[in-house]
Amino acid sequence: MARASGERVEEGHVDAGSERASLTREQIVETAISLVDREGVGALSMRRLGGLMGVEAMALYRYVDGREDLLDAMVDAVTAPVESVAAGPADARWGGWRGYLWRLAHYMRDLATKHPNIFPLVATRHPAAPWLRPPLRNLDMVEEFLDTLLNSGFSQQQAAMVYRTFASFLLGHLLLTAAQEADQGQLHQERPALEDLGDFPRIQAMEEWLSDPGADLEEFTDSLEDLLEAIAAHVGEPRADANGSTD
Amino acid sequence: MARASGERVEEGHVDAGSERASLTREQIVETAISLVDREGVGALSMRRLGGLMGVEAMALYRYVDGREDLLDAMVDAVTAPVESVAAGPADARWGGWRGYLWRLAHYMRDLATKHPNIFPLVATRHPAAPWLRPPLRNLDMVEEFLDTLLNSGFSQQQAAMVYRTFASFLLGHLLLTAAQEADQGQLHQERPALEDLGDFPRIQAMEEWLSDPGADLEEFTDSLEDLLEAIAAHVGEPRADANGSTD
DNA sequence: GCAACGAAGTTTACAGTGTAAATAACCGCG
DNA sequence: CGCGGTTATTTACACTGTAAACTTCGTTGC
Repeated sequence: MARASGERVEEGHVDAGSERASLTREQIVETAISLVDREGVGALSMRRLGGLMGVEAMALYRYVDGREDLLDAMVDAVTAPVESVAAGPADARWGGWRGYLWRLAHYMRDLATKHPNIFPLVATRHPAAPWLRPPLRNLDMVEEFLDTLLNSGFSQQQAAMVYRTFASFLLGHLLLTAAQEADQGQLHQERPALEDLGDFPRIQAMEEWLSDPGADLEEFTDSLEDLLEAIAAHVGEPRADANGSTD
Repeated sequence: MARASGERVEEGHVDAGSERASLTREQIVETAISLVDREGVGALSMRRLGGLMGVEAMALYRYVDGREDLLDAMVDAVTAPVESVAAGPADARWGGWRGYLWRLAHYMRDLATKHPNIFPLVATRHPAAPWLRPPLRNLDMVEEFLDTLLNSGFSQQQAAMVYRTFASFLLGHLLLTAAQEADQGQLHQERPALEDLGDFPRIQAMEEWLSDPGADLEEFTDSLEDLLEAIAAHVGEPRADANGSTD
C-alpha cells in the first residue's frame, strides 16, 4: 500500500524507473547527507528521513542500525573518496610528498566547504581506533599517506609525527572554514546586534582586519606552505623546488 | 513544598545552609558543567538538570532561556576565567609576546583536558561575531591578546594574522587532546575489535608509533614552539631567547 | 497449486525530549 | 487582611529514537 495512491511523500522521488528499487544503505546515507547539507544535523530525524525516501521511519532500521550508526556512515561516506581523488595510486608520488600533502590538504578543504554542516561530525565523532585522528580517519587514506611518506625517505617515527601534525593542522583550519561557510549558507540568521565593543578598543580598531572572510583560502595556503616547510626542515630536506623525486 | 520532605532529589545538595538559596543562573550553569564533565553532553536534559538542583525542569527557564542558551552559557563560563589566569593585566608582558602566547596556549590546553566533554562545544558553537574564532572566543581575552601583540611591535595586520593562526593551532590540537582525554575517562567502552588491518601493512607496522598517547603534551609543546618560531620569522624578529622585551 | 518461508515495510507503543501556557505557592508591603 | 510580584509547579503538546508485533509480498519446495 503506502506509496500506491497520492499520499504526498515529502519530496522524495525514489526513482520510479528501474524495477522497484527498494531501499539501500547507500541511498539512505546519501539522502541523509543531502538533507544535512541543506538544513543542518538538527533537521535529521529518522521520521523525516523516512518521509524523504517515501517510507516509514522504522524501515530504515533494517539498513542503518540506529541514528548513531547513520551518522557514522555519513562521515565515512563523505570522507571515503579521498583516496581516489587526492592522490590515486598511479600518481601518488607526483610532486613528491609535498605534492601529495598539498593535494590532500586541498581535497579536504574542498570537502569542508562542500559539506560545512557535516564537517563538524567528521571532526568530532570518535574514530574507530584511538590513533586514527580526525579528519584523516579513513583507513585506505591513512595507509596511502604513510606509504607515500615512507617511500619519500621518512622514518616510521617521522611519518607518524607528520601524520599527527598534518591532521591537527587540517582539523583546526577546516573546522573554522566550515563554520564560516555554514553561517554564510544559513540565510543570515539574526545577527544579535553585536554588542557595541565600547570596552574593546583594540578589537574595534581591528575589526576590518579580523573580518575579511575572503582571505580564508589564502591564509590556508600560506599556513600549509609554512607547515610543509617546517616538516622539510625537521626532516633535513634541502629546501623546496616542489619536487622530492625519490625514484 | 518540593524540597521539604524526603522526596529524594537525584543527588543535588543545593546548599541547605544559607537562607533559601533559590536558583541562580550561575549555579545552574555550574551544575550543568559538572554533569557534562561526568557524563557527556548527551546526558544533559532539562529534566535531569532540574532534578540535580532539586527543582522542576521548567523552573530553569526563568534563568536560561532554553537549552541552546544554556550550552552557550556553559561555553562562556568555561572559557571566561582565561584573562585572569593565562595572563593578568599585571604580567601581560612578562616574557614578551612569546611568553604570553605560551601561557595562553597551556592554559587552553588545561581547559581542554579538564573539560574534555565540553571542549567540542567550545570548538563547534558559532561565536557571537563571525571574526571571533574558536576556541578563542572570549572578548576580554581577544582584546588582551591583540593588545599584547600590538604592544610588542606587531602591526594590526600581523596581529590579526597571528590571532587567526593561533586559534587554528589551538583548535586542531586541543580538539584531539580532548577527544583522547574523553574516551580515557569513559570507562573503556566496547572497543569493536579493531578490524584486523590485514590490508594495511603500513598502518600495522607503525601502530606503536601512531598510538603513544603519552606523547600528546610533548607534541603540543613542540608544535607550539614551531609556531612561535614561524611567527617570529614572519615578523622579522631576530631569533628567540624567550624575551622580546619591548619596554 | 499451495503451503511455508524469509525479507521488506508498516503499525503500534513507550519512554524521553524541549518548551509554551496556565496554575499554584510563597514573599514582603500596604 | 489583601495585593502584587517573584518563583516554582502543573499540565499539555508536538516530537524524538526505537523495541516488538504485525502485515504484505515475492520466492521457493513439494
